[in-house]
Amino acid sequence: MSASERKRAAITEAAIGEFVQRGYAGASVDAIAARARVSKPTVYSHFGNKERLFLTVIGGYLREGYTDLGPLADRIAGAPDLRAALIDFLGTWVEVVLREDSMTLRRLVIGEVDRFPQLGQVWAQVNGAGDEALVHALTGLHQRGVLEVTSPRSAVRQLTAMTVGAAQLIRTFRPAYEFAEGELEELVSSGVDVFLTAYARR
Amino acid sequence: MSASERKRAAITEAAIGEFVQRGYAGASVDAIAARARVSKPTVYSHFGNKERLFLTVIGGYLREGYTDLGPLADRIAGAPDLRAALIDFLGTWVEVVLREDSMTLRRLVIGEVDRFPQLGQVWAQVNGAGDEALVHALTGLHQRGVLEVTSPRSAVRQLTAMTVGAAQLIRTFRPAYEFAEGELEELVSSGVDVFLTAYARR
DNA sequence: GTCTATATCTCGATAGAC
DNA sequence: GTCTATCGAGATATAGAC
Repeated sequence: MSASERKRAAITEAAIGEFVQRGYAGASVDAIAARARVSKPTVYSHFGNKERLFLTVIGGYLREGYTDLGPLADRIAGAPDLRAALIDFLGTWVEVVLREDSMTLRRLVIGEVDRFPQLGQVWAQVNGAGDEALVHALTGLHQRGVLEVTSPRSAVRQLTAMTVGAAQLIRTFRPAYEFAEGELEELVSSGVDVFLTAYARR
Repeated sequence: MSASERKRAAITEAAIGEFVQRGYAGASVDAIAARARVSKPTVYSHFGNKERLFLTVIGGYLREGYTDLGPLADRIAGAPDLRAALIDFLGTWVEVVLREDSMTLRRLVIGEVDRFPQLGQVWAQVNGAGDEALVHALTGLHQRGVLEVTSPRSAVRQLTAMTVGAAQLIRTFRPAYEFAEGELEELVSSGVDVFLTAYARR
């Protein structure tokens, strides 16, 4: 890796830290340069201006920070205990999504989405991948007659809304909220139960 | 209303506009003063500093912008057609919450919640009132044996997550997303159906 | 490519007159 | 209470040397 590439990486890392911590307008290129231990013109020669720096760096971070839940989802369709498999899958999803750095990044993107709509698109795209894995699993379960899911996409949206979405909502507005012992598990499992009852083969 | 009170009101309105449009760090006291047609020292004499201006003005706006869904919710328990009543109630809720000014305010609060946690508390409190109305209705339905809802609070969270939450999530990251003809109605009614199937008296 | 140094501007906040 | 005028700090961005 060349010296220039190293500096670019250092700027990227520093910029993510500053933007996430202070937001777009609150972060300063001065502080980013200092944190990356480069001069300000180096930042500008690499990224042009503050807006492009923001979009490039946060957009890339969004894509790279994505956790592939596909392999986990593939185990759902053939699991001996469907309920347990769903709880396991959604429990992992919730855990990933509730991590503090996931949440602060999420808040940053939401807060800047009116000024940087492209970021929202990236988020929707990255997030949609998780849904896709579940849609695939549910389609299989329907074909095998385990469940009756005529609209997998709608069903997935409902299942994730009750579990991942509900948990995320709490921490979105209350970053310091501490879930009680077993509260998250209860939230996820009760959501799965509602889902399974509603979409059971009749 | 005294001249001073009029100015305070003008500052409040101008500040809301600037903060919502540009965020906390992006908004300037200069611009707020200009928009309110007062001088900067007038702003400071009324609100002390920028942080207090932000908290006072946005906090107040949150509380005042709250739509009381209680009366609508009271009609649910005694409705002849429970499904229709729920769809009506949640449809109204979704409509209120998807309005562009609700959404931009929501994005502002989320984006600033790490720096102003108190705002998140206010939001949670105001929003919780809507839930409370539904909890009350469901408790009544359970006692009368119409539904079997052992944990109304959990059930309400699931119902709202599938309907209000799901719709809101889409527009949170994609402000310009246009719902197709009937898409929202389908989203709400399918959520209500899942809920009713899962919590039907067995 | 990367630096030092700087141009230019706008920020939050205030002193002092009225 | 409200204004004009201004302070000092810190913002984005760049010129020019190496």
